[in-house]
Amino acid sequence: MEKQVHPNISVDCVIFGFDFKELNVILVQRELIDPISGEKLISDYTLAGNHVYVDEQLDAAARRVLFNLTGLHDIFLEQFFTSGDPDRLSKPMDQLWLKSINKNPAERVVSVCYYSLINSTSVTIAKKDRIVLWAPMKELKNMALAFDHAQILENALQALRNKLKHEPISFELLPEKFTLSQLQRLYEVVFNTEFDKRNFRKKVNKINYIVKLEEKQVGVSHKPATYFSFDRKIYEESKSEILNFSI
Amino acid sequence: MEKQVHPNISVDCVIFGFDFKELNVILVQRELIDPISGEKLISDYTLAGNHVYVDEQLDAAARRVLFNLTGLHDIFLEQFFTSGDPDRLSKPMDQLWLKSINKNPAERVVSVCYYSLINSTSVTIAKKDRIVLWAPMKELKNMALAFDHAQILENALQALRNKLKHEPISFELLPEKFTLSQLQRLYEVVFNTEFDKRNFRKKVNKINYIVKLEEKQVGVSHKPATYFSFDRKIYEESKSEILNFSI
DNA sequence: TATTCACAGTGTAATTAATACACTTTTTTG
DNA sequence: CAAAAAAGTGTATTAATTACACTGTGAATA
Repeated sequence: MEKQVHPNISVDCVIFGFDFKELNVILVQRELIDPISGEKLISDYTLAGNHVYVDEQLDAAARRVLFNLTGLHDIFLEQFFTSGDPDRLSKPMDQLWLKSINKNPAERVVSVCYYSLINSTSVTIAKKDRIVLWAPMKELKNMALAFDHAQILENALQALRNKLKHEPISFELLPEKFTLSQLQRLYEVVFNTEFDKRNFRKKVNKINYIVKLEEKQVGVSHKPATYFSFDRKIYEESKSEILNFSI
Repeated sequence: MEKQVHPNISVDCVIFGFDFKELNVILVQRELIDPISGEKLISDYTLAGNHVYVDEQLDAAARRVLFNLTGLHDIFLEQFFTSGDPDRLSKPMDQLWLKSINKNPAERVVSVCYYSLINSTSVTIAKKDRIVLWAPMKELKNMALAFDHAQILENALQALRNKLKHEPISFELLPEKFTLSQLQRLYEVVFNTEFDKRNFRKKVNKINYIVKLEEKQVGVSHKPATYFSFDRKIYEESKSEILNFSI
């Protein structure tokens, strides 16, 4: 017996990953080929998403989408936006696609959007019958995106930046142990800027929940960097209500 | 001919107002009286909300709710959260209420939530057949709230605080001209803290889009304060991409 | 095995921002 | 004209931010 999905409620996941070089996001290829002519009718990309089951929590639906793609549970996940334009699925190509997958193209779908953070070097992504890929955020402007997914991606990046200004969730994008250059690079690609190495490290040094490990990199063809890790316990304790507002 | 509402999609509005003393929020009284015994079956409060029309934008639905309550257009409005627990309407009292207003109590409703900001001293609020009131945020813990509206209110305050840390939307809660004490009081009640008057004014002085007017208060029984106003044009120009992150 | 490459790692001085703190001024009211 | 009430103002100390350039270490390679 199939679980029943709600025709009007979906979730979309913007899955950010960091490979020590760029900020990437998971996209799913959408391809429709005319069975007669063999012509490509559609060839573009969508976010990972799905309709929610009639009895399913929104968060649970997002986690399900995430798990199906990555095999991972317990990933950082945060709702950031809900897209509900009555015409958001009404471009001709999107209508064609919906028909091809046996959805009613006239049905209004409100999509609750989540972003999640993973360390992309340690994950294999897959989806049966579909090509899934890590797309660099910088390349998105050159990619054809389905529905209103370009808009959702823009909002997601904004939400990530806002979050990262206040909370050390950058660690969700890094492995357990990381070097300070990797951490710096992460902030640089997320905020699309550059920081001075000495000043960055001075700042990090004052943060007590970033702890220096005894271990160093091995096998790199230069001076090996010291590893650091994020101490969740210290963070939770020192998460004082520091008010840092600006008018 | 009635416009048709979508049975599964609603909006709720957390309407913040500032009266120079406290941060308040608009609540709508929910009362159900047994027609036979005269007994009060329900007596509590809800947010202002409504189902969206089948062809209506989410934002437009929120603006409609807002307009119906305040008569105001062009109010600051921002989506901050979507509540979609399948059981969010299933407490016995909520079920009873839904039946009494001829809604199908079994229908799942996903509510897209907005907060908006108004200067509550210059607005009269009303709703036909319902009592509408400004409730101080500090009193909410003592008030019975319908559905999951207590949770939504908590999220709204968090969203407001986050926004106010980065953007000068405080002006949406103030009249055109305001005194620095009023501005300070606003930040104090939103963040539930106190600031030093001299340091606060020092900070404000450095902000070029808060401009001193020639005008002063009249009719107050103490030294009249100078009025200031928010210059939107200067703000837009000086809204540089100041990056103020913390790790 | 000496050289080159690549990135790690480090300190100081100058500027700017944040904090702590108390009295005088102006207006109304009784 | 005295009292009440809130407006308005300055300085010294500490902390944070910025700008800036060389040395150290290990692997690769010539």
